[in-house]
Amino acid sequence: MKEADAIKLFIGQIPRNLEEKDLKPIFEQFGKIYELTVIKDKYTGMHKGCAFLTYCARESALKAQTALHEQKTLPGMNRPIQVKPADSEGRGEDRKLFVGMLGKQQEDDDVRKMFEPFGRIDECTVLRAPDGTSKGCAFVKFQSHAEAQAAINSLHGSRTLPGASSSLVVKFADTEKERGLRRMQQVASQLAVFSPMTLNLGAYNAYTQALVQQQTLVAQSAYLSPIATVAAVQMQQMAALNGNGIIATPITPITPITPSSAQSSAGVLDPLQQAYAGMQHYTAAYPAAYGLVSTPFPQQHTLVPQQQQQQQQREGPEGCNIFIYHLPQEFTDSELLQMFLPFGNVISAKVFVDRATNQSKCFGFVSFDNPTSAQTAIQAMNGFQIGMKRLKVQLKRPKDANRPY
DNA sequence: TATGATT
Repeated sequence: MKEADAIKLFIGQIPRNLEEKDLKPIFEQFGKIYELTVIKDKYTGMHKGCAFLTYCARESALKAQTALHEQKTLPGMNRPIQVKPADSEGRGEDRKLFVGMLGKQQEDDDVRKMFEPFGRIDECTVLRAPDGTSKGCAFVKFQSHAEAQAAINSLHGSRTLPGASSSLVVKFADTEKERGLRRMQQVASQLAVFSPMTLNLGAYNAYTQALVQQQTLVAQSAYLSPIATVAAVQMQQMAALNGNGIIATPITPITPITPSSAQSSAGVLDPLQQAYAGMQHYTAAYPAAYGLVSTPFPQQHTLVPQQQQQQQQREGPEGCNIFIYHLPQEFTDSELLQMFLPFGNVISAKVFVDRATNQSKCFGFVSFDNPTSAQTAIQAMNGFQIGMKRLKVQLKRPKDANRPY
């Protein structure tokens, strides 16, 4: 049998002619092997030159890693052998806990005392605001996954601390990927400019239909963690995407992420993992927006007062004006403005309206006071999916664009 | 429905 905190190792750079029986002697010297499997192609059964290895003892895995990883090269290979925890082992974050619903007056030491009975603690930190006040939560890192799990089993929901609004939350800390999803959710919220008015206009077009579908999906996933819900919504959008466009979550802010609802069953894993592919898509496309969202934009990014009344001077300098097409029919100037506020100082936001019918022509312009904001907005919003369509966002064509001087 | 609306 293997230990509860055993580590699954990934073994790379092994010759394709070596099978389990050949590899066993190499690794057995560090301890009893629980499982050793050469990785083969799902369809062809072809040896892929790597394997998974789990020792019965955690210690054996650590020894093997130290002794072998990049330390020797097997015959016929031109790179040294790889021996490291498999990706599934979660980069060591499997022993770190997030603790929520602490009292504001609890110090690191108080938290440490609470968790000490469950194992050796490597790290224990109460999260604090810049002014030093406790955020009512903490990270606690044990030396092993098993210890962390034991603490969850005994402490999660076990009591309500003085000054906390609900019972103690003890869960594994977010992985890197979950953090990414959380950040995206924040960005999506910033960009979720769809006021309730939009839905109440009564127009049942593709856009409102898509909104309803998404909200139904959110409702259906209520039993999952909020993260998984976001992931599910993103998956839905992912399905509609092919090409290099960017998509995001154009819905009213989803269920707030509360620590108490975030610890959930195994059901959460699957949609999350499925969403990872999409995340990479996102993280590649949104860095600029991440940066901006964390800046104190509500103060800075507002209309300059003189221009609020008199909207005559609509265009910004060259390179500061963007053209947006495929806006939802019911989008007004103010919604267009809100959508682009996160990217900089908006000088004007104008939806084009058919003069005869007063209907939006589904395109418009946004002007910033500097070209960088315009570029950032283009990067982040071009391809932003709304309903069945994706926004087209690009620099406004100069007036003389097709005039060959 | 496609680039700041009759210069």
